[in-house]
Amino acid sequence: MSVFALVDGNNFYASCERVFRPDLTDKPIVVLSNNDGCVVAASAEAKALGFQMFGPYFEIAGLCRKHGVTVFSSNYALYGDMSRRMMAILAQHAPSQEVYSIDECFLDLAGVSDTDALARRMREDVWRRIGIPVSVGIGPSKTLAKLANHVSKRVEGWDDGVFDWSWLSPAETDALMARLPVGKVWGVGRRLAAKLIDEHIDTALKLKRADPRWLQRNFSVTLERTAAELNGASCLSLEDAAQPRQQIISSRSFGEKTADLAVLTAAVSHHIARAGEKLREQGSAARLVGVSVRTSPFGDDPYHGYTVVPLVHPSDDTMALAGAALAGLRAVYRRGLRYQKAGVVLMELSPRERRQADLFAAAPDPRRQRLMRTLDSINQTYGHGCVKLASEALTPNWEMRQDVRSPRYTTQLSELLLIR
DNA sequence: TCTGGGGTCCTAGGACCC
DNA sequence: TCTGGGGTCCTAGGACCC
Repeated sequence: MSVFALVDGNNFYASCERVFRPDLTDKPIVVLSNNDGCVVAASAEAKALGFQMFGPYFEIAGLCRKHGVTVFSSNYALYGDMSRRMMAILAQHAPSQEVYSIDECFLDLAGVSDTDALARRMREDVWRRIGIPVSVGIGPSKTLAKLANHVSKRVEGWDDGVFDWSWLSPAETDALMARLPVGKVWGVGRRLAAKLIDEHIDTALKLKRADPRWLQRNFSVTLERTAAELNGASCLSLEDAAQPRQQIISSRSFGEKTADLAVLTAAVSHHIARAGEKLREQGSAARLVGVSVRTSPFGDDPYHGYTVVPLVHPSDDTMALAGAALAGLRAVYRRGLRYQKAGVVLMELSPRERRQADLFAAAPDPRRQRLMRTLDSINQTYGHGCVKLASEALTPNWEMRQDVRSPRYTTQLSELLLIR
């Protein structure tokens, strides 16, 4: 019998900011996405004011000022570090853990006799050691654990931070599921929810009771599996070893639009270096390198240039990847447009060691492999971007806007919080 | 001034081939 | 009126997630 817990940090980014700004306890906080584009996190007080997640910030900037909302740019150095600490604490409480995103993880609780007590111990431990409030949902499948987590935060009467489906009888379970909109189910997004509602499946309970074959035929095997998971069948297992990605993307909007090929070159070089690092981290090599540049889709000249450059041999060498990426950039670049975003994608990934031997190819140069290893280890030790490609240029004037970023309290010596 | 994130996987449909 | 297939590869766009 499987038992999963889904633990996540409440309003994680906002909570991280608050750890270092106790004066903001009980105050509305909003955290923006990269480039100060959208709202990606809001404290409970800000949510109560009605801020929509993922809405463009400029539309609500006035409202924030009016209500005295404290606004932060994303500070991923801080959130990433707090995340590592939170995950390490949670890992101590269970035999295996799958880190699912920066602020949430699944834990395997099979065989735990008192899951409720364990859940409350975990909350207490994280809160005491790093000051982040977390919520815990428990159920016999990952989908039910996710849904339980939602209940533990948002369903009146059950919203004290821990919820376990095993507390309820089958009849009570169905009664509660009948109150949960189908869109709250993990894997059912906006579009799928709309289509399901058209078919009169508007609650989690109705999805649970839908005919599996009908779901498979009219929607997908994925949705059929989701419904099975709602019925308590565990179809998705805990993946405690990270699965290798099938594609790797690095892309970013510019702080200011640019028409300059040199700026795009610097940005694409930066992205390919980052993507190459991620590629080597998972031990893969790529055969295809995609390059994408685009102007604002909301402006007068919406343009999305995209091309794929094949490599003769799969590679994990940043220099080889960069050659392909910059060739691709020259192919999609159009003079005179003001670009808003550039990025690269690595595709057709294969395990590095299984790379096909080619009689006519030169053997991979061991010195280049050593160079890549050295590059990665320097950047991991001394900070990303410590050593970079010449084409990344020394002044990266394409960097994102971060007008209101907080200090990197936990990862930058000069930005430590000093108590006087 | 003028503003709209980033990443991963899936799939429908087109091109091409026999 | 209906009627001419099926497999593979590729990719743009869709859908989901946080």
